Amino acid sequence: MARISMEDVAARAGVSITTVSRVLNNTNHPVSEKTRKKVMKVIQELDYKPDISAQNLRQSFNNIIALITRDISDPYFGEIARGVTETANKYGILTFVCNTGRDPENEVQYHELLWQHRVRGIILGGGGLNLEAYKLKLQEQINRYKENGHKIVSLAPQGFDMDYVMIDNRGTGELITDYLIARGHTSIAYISGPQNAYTAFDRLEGYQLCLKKHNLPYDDLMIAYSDDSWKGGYEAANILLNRSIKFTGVCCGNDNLAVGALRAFKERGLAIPEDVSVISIGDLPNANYTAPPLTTVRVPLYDMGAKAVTIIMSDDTQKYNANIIFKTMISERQSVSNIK
Amino acid sequence: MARISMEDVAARAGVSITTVSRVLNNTNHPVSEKTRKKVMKVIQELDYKPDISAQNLRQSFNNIIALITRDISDPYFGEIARGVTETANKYGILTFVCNTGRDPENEVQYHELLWQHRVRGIILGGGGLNLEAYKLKLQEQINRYKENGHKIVSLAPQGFDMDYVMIDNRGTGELITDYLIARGHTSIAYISGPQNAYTAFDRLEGYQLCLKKHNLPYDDLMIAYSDDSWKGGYEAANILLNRSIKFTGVCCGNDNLAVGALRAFKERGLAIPEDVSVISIGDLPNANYTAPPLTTVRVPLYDMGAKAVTIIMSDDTQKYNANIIFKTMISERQSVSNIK
DNA sequence: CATAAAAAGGAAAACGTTTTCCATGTATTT
DNA sequence: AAATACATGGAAAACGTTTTCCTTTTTATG
Repeated sequence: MARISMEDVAARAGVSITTVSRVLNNTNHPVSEKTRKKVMKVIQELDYKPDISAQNLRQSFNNIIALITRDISDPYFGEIARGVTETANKYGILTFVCNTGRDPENEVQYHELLWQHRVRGIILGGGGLNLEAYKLKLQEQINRYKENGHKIVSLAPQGFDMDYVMIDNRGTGELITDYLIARGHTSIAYISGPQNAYTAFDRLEGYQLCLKKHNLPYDDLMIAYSDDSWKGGYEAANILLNRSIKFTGVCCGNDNLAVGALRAFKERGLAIPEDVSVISIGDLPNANYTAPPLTTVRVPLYDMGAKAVTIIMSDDTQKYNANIIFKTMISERQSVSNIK
Repeated sequence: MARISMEDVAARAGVSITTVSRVLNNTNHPVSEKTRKKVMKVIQELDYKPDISAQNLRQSFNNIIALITRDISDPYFGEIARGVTETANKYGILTFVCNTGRDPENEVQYHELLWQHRVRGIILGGGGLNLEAYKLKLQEQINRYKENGHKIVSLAPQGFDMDYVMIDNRGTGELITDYLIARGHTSIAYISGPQNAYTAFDRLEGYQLCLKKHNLPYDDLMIAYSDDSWKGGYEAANILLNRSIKFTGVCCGNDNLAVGALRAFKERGLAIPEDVSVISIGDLPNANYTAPPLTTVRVPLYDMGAKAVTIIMSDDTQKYNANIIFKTMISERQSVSNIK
């Protein structure tokens, strides 16, 4: 079965390729019902499928979406990727998944490649870092996209002017802190993602704000930074435990950190939630399968990814210029105790 | 900054586009050093990047790789995806990630789209189902790929003739069973993935073989089937617990199942590994963060994904016709007890 | 019935590359 | 000195579509 081109179809149907194209694309140029039927029949018989590269070349844009993630093996991005790819699939288009491995240089490179592919839209999965060294280059690349009609939407703060589909990170940081305070906790530690990550920063700020709101003392020693991995959470928890501080609750910037922390606490013989309460942000599918099941904030990652695709696929006429904030709410499980 | 084409470069450099192409692609048609320099300079100045759709059209193949997964949010496929995308990136090419959501119809559709894109190679991530209804169609699509020079390689058994990069699933099933037997377990249950999944079937077969080898009785009641999810493992474990059988150890077809089972056992007040030992296959990154940390077989998913890309990118002259088997070995942690 | 408008279809240009083929000039061989 | 080979470059075809423009036929309008 070799490749069939429009020319083959046209020849066999006894029409011009123009007509075949018209039938296929349902243009508003009229085609008689008889011809349409005839062409359709041949298309079926030959199992003709248009060559997408040729379409792209002629139309000078590419019906492909790209998702840029920091680490596709992280379930956080996995959820997003599922939302993006499945929604793209509904539109009949494919998704490039780009894995930067936390290296901004890689991200810059990926943008170069995506530009060459003329992808229709780019989704920034998150984990953007506030790095002066790359800001200028990235800003340039983003501008280039915008000037040339490519859409770009981010699922996390980026420090650039573009479309956003997010949650209220600061508010969610407040939410989890509030949750612990409402249950009688007054000494609350915080395990945060990288200091230069926008998302981590905002969530931590929410924690700080919330303490202030409740007139609780704030202490830098109560905060440990790490990357966003299980290992990072494990190490950060150990750092907290080795400091001369006391806490009955810990807020974690995301689920991975909490899972790591859980193990660290258990190793020290601390019971969860009796000795220390743990709460985090994410509600990834496996939060229900930790020991104990994790109380965490549901972040609608799948829906956010799906929404981003919708924005990209929307006609230019429907100006979105989106700044969409998804609601979050706490999934109560068993990692927080009420000590009031 | 609008799009720059080869024509712009040629005009500014005072040469033909042929020459620009020659410089860019380092063809063996000679170009004088002077001209080369001149062209290079203009390429730099204009920041010219070739349009990939045009290249693809002319070369009639597309420098894109596709990865087909059942569920990209499953860390199992996440690891594979990381190996694939990062390796592809080293070759300077992009990766389509296709998520079938366990629906073979979706897979058939994806193949149609990938065919239209003329992707250079397709990687079947695994989870192939032995379904008569789709076998014919899939076989057709695979043949079409092969006849037209597209490469296709699978990371799990598929029941079709193609390149494979795998582990020895049956042998690994034996390995984990053997591990429990060597530690004095004689009543060993098994939690398996779907009955019609090739991988799950082979691993289970290894378990059965191993029992036979050791002259241990085999009982259908000791086996519970599920999907490959946490929830599935949780439910399967409960099914086992509700049957009138006794076991001191459980082999799980993969890590997800084990994580779910862990929770089910704990809910019933069973201590791991004192009351029941759990072993599985996968060694996903979070196997180190379960309670207790999971004893499991390391499957080099990242490397398998990477290898698959290498095969796809290899010249046709180097005939691979691969059937590459990666070695597996047990990562000993704390979910298995020695009761001898 | 004459004429304008709409229906129906095709030829050819265009998208941006790579590649084939040809032309010219220079160096090497006999 | 003639003949051959090679270095260097360009024109044009090709890849497979979509789209612009044009022609012919049919239908609607007065």
